[in-house]
Amino acid sequence: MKVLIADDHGIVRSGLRLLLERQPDIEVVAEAADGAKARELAVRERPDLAILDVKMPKLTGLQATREIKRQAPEVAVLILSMHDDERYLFEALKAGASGYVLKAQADTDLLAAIRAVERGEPFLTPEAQRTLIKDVLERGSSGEEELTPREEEIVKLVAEAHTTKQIAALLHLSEKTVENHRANAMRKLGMRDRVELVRYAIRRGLIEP
Amino acid sequence: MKVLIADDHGIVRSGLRLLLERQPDIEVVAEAADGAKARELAVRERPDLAILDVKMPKLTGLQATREIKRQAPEVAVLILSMHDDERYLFEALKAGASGYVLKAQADTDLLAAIRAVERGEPFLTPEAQRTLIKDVLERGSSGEEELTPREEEIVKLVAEAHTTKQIAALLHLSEKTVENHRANAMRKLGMRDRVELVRYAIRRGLIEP
DNA sequence: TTGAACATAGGTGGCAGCCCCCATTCGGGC
DNA sequence: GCCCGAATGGGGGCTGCCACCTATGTTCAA
Repeated sequence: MKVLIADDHGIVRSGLRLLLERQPDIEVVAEAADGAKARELAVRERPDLAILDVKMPKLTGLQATREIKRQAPEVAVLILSMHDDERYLFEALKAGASGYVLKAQADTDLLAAIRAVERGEPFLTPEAQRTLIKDVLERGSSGEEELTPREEEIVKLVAEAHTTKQIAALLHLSEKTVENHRANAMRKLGMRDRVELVRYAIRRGLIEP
Repeated sequence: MKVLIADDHGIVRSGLRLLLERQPDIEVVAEAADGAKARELAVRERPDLAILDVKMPKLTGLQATREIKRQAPEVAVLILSMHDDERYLFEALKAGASGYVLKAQADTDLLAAIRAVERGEPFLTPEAQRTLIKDVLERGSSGEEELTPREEEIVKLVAEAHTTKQIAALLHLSEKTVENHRANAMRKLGMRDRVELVRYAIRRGLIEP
């Protein structure tokens, strides 16, 4: 089984390589330190599996995943994510990743994930499964969240500390329209003020802190 | 030279161990997966050097550093930090760390840092030095930032989406006092509203997104 | 001892945020 | 044909944020 590993930390790549090469049937055929390189190598080398860190220079792991699945759909992708950070789980699945493993559990879960991918099955860590279930339940019970594109755009601008007036000018809208979109977004998310929207926007990756 | 390594990711610990044990005069005498364990082992084993990740369960690397320098000041500490995250640089130096290395540069800088610490010198990566200089210059020119403990506490509560009234009740203060602390903090930081405070609080690690 | 920094508290005023209504238009699905 | 959701825009009202100013007591260092 040919594997590509991509992470911007040499240390992590060494650790991964060490872990993987203890397996007789796994061969690390390529290594990348950024997302663009990862995409390039995945498309050229066509490994069976690409293991990508979420956070990398040039292209994030998620962007790289989208590109890879578009240009070389037979390459399976495993997303490796920092710490206990599950905020990219959905994005990863939407992008076409076969699995999502937290680095904190990488040494125990990664091989299980690889074996699952080898069998053509998806793999989520128990934590990720729990997050997914929780989210589906929340979405199901608290009734259709998911912001419209316009709402999301305005939430982003609000979280960047623009006032209603500024946003209206920026988007060539009336202040009233901006207020309505913001209010609708807040209602959908069950939030009461702009402060909560900021944290939501950062969690969702709409803006940087 | 006896070294302790502490990181919550097995992968990273493996990578570090691999890197360090290529040096004939370095011996990894202890390994910890959380901050409390790191402190305990540092105090008991008295290694020459403790290499600590910033983000760990139970105690952060910074808290562990403070404890270690208090209970075993002869143990040198190197802080290892995520990605390009330099926000803890000052805290680390204040806590008594001898050096601050970014994981992205760990494979090249870490040994240099260890050698520097061996000679009793401090070590900062070029990036960290630049951050430090930039910050000193900013502090010098834009005139005395740095919040008081009370201000910081109130900024934290504001960023957690509490209203002025709620904070006042929580801290047994008048709303006016809370408003004054918040206003002073905003003035010091050059910010115009609570939305900006939220992002500041997250960047500073006062709250989670 | 005299000031500087901090924590505390008050007043006044303006504007923005947030809430509750409402209407129109446009596109797509049943 | 009809209805629903999204995007647009509006009115009115209350509350809370924010700016500027003053003032007190305490603590700590010069």
